[in-house]
Amino acid sequence: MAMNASMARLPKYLAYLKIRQKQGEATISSTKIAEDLHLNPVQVRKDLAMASHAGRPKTGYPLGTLIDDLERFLGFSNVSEAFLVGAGRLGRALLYYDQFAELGLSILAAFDTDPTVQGFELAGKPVFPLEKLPDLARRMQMRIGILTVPTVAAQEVAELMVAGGIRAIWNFTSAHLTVPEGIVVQNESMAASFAMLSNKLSALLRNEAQEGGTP
Amino acid sequence: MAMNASMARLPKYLAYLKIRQKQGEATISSTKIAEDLHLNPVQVRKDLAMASHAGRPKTGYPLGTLIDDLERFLGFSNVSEAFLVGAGRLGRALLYYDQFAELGLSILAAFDTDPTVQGFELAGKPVFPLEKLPDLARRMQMRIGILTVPTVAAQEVAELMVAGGIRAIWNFTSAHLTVPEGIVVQNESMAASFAMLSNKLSALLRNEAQEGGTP
DNA sequence: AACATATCGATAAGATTTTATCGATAAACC
DNA sequence: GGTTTATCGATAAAATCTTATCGATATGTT
Repeated sequence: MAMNASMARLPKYLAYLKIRQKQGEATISSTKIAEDLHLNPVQVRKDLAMASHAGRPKTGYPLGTLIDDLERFLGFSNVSEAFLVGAGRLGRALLYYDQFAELGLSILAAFDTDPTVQGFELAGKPVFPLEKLPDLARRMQMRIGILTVPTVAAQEVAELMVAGGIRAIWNFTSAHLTVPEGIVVQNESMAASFAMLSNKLSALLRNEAQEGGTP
Repeated sequence: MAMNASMARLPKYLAYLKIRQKQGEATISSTKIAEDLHLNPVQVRKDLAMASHAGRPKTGYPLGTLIDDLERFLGFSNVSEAFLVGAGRLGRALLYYDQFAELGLSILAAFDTDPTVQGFELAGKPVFPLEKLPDLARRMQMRIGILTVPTVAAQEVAELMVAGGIRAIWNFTSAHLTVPEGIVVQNESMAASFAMLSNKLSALLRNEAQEGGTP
């Protein structure tokens, strides 16, 4: 089954469906979703089938049920807790990012080596010295770590996370992390994303130049 | 050819190769890269073949040449300029994010509706009122727009970008953007990324529970 | 100089993801 | 009540992406 790729699209459906619901709709068809999100309707049905079987011929999916199913499937309905390490600009942006709540993600505390932020709160969350990470993570049974430190410190901090029993690292640095078996790393690579954008843009401009140049 | 997927991996190779070079290495083999980055060596060769043909039997790739080829291919060697719209926390984090320089990305100015930041500078970049976006973008021939506004404003601002002749939108909001033909949208979806992490983590924990539970 | 070895790059096979086709069915209409 | 229509879900085909195999070739070794 299309596991990974579908998974990545589900949150997009969810956001879209919530908007439709707010607009007062009661049902939605894969055809309509596909049209609005510029996807293939068959793909939409397959994706949704991972999480829900509420579709009916002629009418489509009941919006409420579909949204519930998606939220449950994505685990957005039960909150997961996380620690964030690296309270720099990006880290702070994430600490204040209120849409995490909708994903069922709650950042409980931050850690940093900078003494001028230690002991204070950011977005209502305490900032501890980095040394406290392993112990606190272990005692609070933390499973998710968000990594927003400078690239050079990334590997070292990742190891601290692992030492604290953290099992999934959301890596916002551009460093490649080497971790033991049984640890999940999810890279949020802006470089990769920008490379794709860059590439698509030049393809676009190249095409236009060609079409315009050879009439 | 493996276009999209390969493209997304190239920046990772580049970052890795730069580290090896700093460590004094002169050549590198696909075998070694694959080992360190936990990839398949054939895949590494295929990916690199998109950008470079400097590989030689027995020795591998000369590091300097390979890095140059990658940077040129990714367009990181010639700077692209961008406007950023939405000088909130995330926007500011990106304005101050110094690693964009390595990607050949330079943010020239920011735009916001908040009068308390207009006219000031952030990270040395001027912040203009949003209304000025289309005109300035057009006059400066800006091609890339970075979107870090609140979700509800995303579509509206995207349209302003398009009106200003911007051709590629790097969308950090969770909104789905509807844009005309010939406009590139690159989504940086934290929701998608978190969904993947969440999914992999629960699969992991589920497996362990199962294995531990049925000895 | 012959031989062994590590590596690339090409080609083929396998896996995953996307798209197409089609029968079944609920709702609307006559 | 029969017919038409929009839709789902299953199955099949096509496309893309990943991994395996293998010949060719630099480099080091005997």
